[in-house]
Amino acid sequence: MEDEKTHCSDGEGCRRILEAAENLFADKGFDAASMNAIAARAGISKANIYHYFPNKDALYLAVLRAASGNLRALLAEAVASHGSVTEVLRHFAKSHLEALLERPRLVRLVWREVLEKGAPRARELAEQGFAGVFSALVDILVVGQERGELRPDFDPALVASLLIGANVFFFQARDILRHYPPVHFADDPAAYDEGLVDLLLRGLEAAHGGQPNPVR
Amino acid sequence: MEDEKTHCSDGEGCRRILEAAENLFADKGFDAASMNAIAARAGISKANIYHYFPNKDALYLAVLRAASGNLRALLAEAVASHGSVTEVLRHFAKSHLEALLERPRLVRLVWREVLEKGAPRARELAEQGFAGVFSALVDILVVGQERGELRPDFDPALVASLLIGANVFFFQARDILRHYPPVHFADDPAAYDEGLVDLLLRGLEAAHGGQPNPVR
DNA sequence: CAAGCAACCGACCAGACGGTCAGCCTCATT
DNA sequence: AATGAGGCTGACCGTCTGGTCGGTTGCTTG
Repeated sequence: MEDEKTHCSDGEGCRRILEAAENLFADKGFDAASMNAIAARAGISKANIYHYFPNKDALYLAVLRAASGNLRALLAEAVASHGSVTEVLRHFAKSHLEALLERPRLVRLVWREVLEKGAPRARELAEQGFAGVFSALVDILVVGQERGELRPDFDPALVASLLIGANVFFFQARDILRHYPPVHFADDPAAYDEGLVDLLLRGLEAAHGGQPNPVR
Repeated sequence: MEDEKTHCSDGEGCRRILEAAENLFADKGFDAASMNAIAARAGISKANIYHYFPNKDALYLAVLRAASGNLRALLAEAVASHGSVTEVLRHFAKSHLEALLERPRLVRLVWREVLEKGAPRARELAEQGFAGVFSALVDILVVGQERGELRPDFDPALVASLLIGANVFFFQARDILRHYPPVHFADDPAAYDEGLVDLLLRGLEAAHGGQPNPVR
């Protein structure tokens, strides 16, 4: 009554199914990843997949659920806060991007779900992973403002969106950025985030020893 | 010998095929958009599509080629430069995002191609649209630095990537940003870019009336 | 030993897929 | 009036899809 139908999480065979499905779904998308291909990749028969999962959608959902959980756990480490707000910010940017690059398949899998307009298969699931990171980052910025370490006259949500967006974009466009001559940071994400945060802090940091002058 | 096989660009019927295909490819992706569905949407028979295009891939390529061209033309207007560098920058950010939001199907179509790892169907094509905007923006920033309007100690490519990335991210994540309480700019892209550029200029602008102090 | 049950498979199904083909209609050229 | 070519179609093909079914293992429980 509890495990419904997806009584997975135990069997060895089941793990291989999920693993194979994750790879194929992430690489090719839902439609292009056939059950035959998944079965072959997992080294089992197709019929056996249907012993564990009632249909393709359920398998996809299970894969996405697992991926979403893993990704959230991975990203949670990025928002571990200690030290001054600016230090926390630097640490966040760096480890957030590192987390994305460390497990590209997970990110592609979840983000694909965000982009898909046609089928709201599991939007909520994908959004959850986003929600945690986003609100944690907003909290960091608000604390920074309350402490007086950061200007009070900017929108924390906007900065959070900008920071996360810059990292997501780097992750997505890395390959095409790589062969633009003026880009030298495509293979050095740490340098990217360092420059990025430097740039932002210029505008975010309260003027040293003076009251902040309002924007505009 | 010139038009190879895709002798389109004339017939009325052909235009409808391309239009229907663009819609379906953009909404559902290559695999999920069937030739039957495209034909139905275009109001013609499936066989007729094969009168104009040798196969599905060629049709997709033609759609992508057209979309890429249109998108590039649309984005080209965003980099029309006049006035001071900071004005140009504000104008770019605003109209670049507006262009993205104005033709979401085009953007999704082209960007999907960038994200797809499995099949390099037409990466180059998608990248071309990106190249123009990116290098134009870098040029703007370099000019700003040469004129002394912008700090000389930041990486123009990094800022360009950040700016474009922020817009692309806004475009992609808009729907999920919309229902986060701290986000008030999801339905106001102009406000988003205004805040964004304000934020950046704080760090980019040369200090008024003083020599710029080096970063770090 | 027998019963039972989860794991697993080969063979199969109806339907949808991309793609082909013979032929019809229209219309400009001769 | 005859011709031929392009726009267009319904019927069809082989293949592959998601999904089912009957049956065979092999381990656990009585």
